[in-house]
Amino acid sequence: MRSVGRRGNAFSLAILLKPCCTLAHARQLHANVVAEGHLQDALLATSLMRSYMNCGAAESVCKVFDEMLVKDTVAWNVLITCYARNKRTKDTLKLFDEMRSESEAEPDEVTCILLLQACTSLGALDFGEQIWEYAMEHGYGCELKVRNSLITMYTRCGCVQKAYEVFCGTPRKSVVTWSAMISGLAANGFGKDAISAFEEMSKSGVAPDAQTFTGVLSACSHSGLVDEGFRFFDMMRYEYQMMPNVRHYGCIVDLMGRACLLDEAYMLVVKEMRVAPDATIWRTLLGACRIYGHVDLGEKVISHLIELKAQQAGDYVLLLNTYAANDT
DNA sequence: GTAGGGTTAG
Repeated sequence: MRSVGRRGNAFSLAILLKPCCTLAHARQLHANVVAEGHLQDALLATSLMRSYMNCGAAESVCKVFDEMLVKDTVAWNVLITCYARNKRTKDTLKLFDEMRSESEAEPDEVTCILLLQACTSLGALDFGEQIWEYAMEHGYGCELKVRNSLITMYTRCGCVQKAYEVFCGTPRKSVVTWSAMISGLAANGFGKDAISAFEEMSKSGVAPDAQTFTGVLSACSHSGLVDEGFRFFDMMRYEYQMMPNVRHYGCIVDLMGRACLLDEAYMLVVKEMRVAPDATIWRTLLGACRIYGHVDLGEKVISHLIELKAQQAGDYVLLLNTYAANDT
């Protein structure tokens, strides 16, 4: 590892903080930053926070934050991101109040996005609406990414109508806006509306991507729209030349399972899929076997699940051996 | 070369 010279300025230190740096690298640079007296350089300190965050060193992220005398908005946002990634969702929300009461840094649109995401995973509707109110009051109400996050928050909280109102009030909808609405409709049982939205999107000239298809395929499986599901699956493969991923196959297997096409679903997974099936796909199929009392196939599926788990365990052993080899 | 929008199923 190259150490930073005595003359190294804050800028050159920031350059050295590559996003993929190791924990040891981050600690070395942290020491250099302190030694050179650059900890009060906000860009450098937040770069360091990000590096620690990417190494999973949440405590060090907090430490750098605490050491900063002037905590700017980005520093708060990195801290919030770090909390959210560590599933400390309730604490994430507390940071919003803390930020507003004891800091000179104001929450910006990124803060709003991060907090709306936290509300989505918590199902915290009231808090989410407070964030939205703040966003509107401070001129972030038209930001597309904020609106997209709000649509997702509303649909995850079951407020499809409110999500739809925000969606309709959004003038330049991106593929993300459309996909959020389509997935939201799908998850709340409005399969046909999700399909209509997909068609409306195509008419408006926005091209679907892989996640849009995940949304519309899940709409079909949720609402038992088997023929439509296959039509969209063909559309994605042949018209849009997209390679289905494990989630797309997950939807198709779910769709076939609901249509009692159990053996066909099994053949699709073992013969046709070009991607490795995950435990979710097998569990989906197992669920369908249970519903229809298809015991023989259920046993086969269970053996695949066991095999998958054994393989995962093997991967961990391999990983452990790698660490052991590096330590000596 | 600081943080940030939408993904299946159970």
